[in-house]
Amino acid sequence: MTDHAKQAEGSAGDPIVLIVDDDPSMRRALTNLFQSVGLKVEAFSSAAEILEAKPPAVPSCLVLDIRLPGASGLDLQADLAKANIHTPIIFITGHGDIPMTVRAMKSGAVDFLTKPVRDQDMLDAVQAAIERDRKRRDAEKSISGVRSRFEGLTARERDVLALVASGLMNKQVAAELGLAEITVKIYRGQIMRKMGAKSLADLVRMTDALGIPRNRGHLQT
Amino acid sequence: MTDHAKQAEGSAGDPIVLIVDDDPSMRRALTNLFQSVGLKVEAFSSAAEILEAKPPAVPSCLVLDIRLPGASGLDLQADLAKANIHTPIIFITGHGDIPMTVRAMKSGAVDFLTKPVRDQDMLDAVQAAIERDRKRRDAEKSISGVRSRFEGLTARERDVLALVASGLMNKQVAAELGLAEITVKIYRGQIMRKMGAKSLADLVRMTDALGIPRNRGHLQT
DNA sequence: CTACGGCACAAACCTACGTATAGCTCGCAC
DNA sequence: GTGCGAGCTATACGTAGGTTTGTGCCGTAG
Repeated sequence: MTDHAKQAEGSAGDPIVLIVDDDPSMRRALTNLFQSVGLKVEAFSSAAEILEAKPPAVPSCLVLDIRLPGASGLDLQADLAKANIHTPIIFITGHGDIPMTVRAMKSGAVDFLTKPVRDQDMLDAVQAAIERDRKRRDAEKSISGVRSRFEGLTARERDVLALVASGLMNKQVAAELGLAEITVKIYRGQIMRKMGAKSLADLVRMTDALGIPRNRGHLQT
Repeated sequence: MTDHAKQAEGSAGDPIVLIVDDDPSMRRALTNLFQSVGLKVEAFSSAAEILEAKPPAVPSCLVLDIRLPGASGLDLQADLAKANIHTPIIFITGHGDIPMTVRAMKSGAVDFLTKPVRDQDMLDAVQAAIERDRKRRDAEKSISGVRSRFEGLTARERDVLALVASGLMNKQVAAELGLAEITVKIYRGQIMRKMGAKSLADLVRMTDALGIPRNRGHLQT
């Protein structure tokens, strides 16, 4: 409740803007723009370069010229998605067309700006993108602990967890798995302990966050 | 498990494509195209017209020329959003620009096609849009029953529900609300009955679906 | 005034949950 | 083999959850 400082430190820690543009003057202009509002910047001149760099550990976004030497901006977007890197992307283009724009936006781009780009538009877009990334990271972090604890469960404990979280009583779980009720109770206790759940409600929310399928679970209309 | 037919009947019931275009020949061409693949069609010539019509009760999508007499396609999109109508929109345009495209896509459009539109592109977009609407309707329907049952709870029952769903024991709920434990138990039973929940897990999921705030509830990392 | 519904509580009773202690088998690593 | 952990069970005991039946107060709609 009172650890705001710690939490902000953990999930923020100075956002960074990543720029990919083959035009040195553009890189310089963008770098200056972002630094003028106190943002950290890292600039690259090609898609290959940024793919070699390690993905940032802080809230960040990508400012990407759609026309790049070698792989285009859209290709890079696809590559990053394939590599499970979800840094929000802002495209800039001098002569883009509508199909290209649609494709980029459908693939999750946060914005698509046309040159000449107004400084304020760019800053607004970057602000929104970083905010989005921060939220995504927070959400990711909040379930990563749950996920790792789940990994620590034995196979049988997971079986029991799935059925308990779907609302079955211990005796029903036992019948379903061919066990004695007492066995289920013991596993159940171990599950609560290992998962760090302080109540059944906690446990249910954890399993839902993990996307564990419910063997029996209905919210009937 | 075996009621595919029933379910399809309940949530589908023949999708419909709504067309808004001031060009009669375009309306005719699109109408023919969609009817050729067995889709129902309703065509309008202006934004005002479709706003007067009642929103469809079946999975549907909107095919919208961005340039319309009176209110533009983007205006109509905003009006529909304001009216809480979430029919997916596919834009078509003869001379749209990129900022317009970005604005439409950010506002939730499923696609943005440029004239001349290839039939297959249009059909693909419509298919995707209708599928999206079908999913949205299914989700909406599945919580509407829960929501209406929640409306039937008394003020006190809602208090108890919030605390129970956040994982507190009856005695803790009682202390929090200044009640006797037995009173909480009785309310709890009434809640389960009124909400149609067969287990605490059910109840927790319902409250989460309803977005009921948790007075005490932590998924600590 | 009377009836009704919401709110609150109590005693009694039953079921479900949870833990502790103890004991068993099996497979695997040392 | 010895030890270890997973898996499984039993007895016993205490706590939490849940229903029934009955009581009473309050406000309001008829």
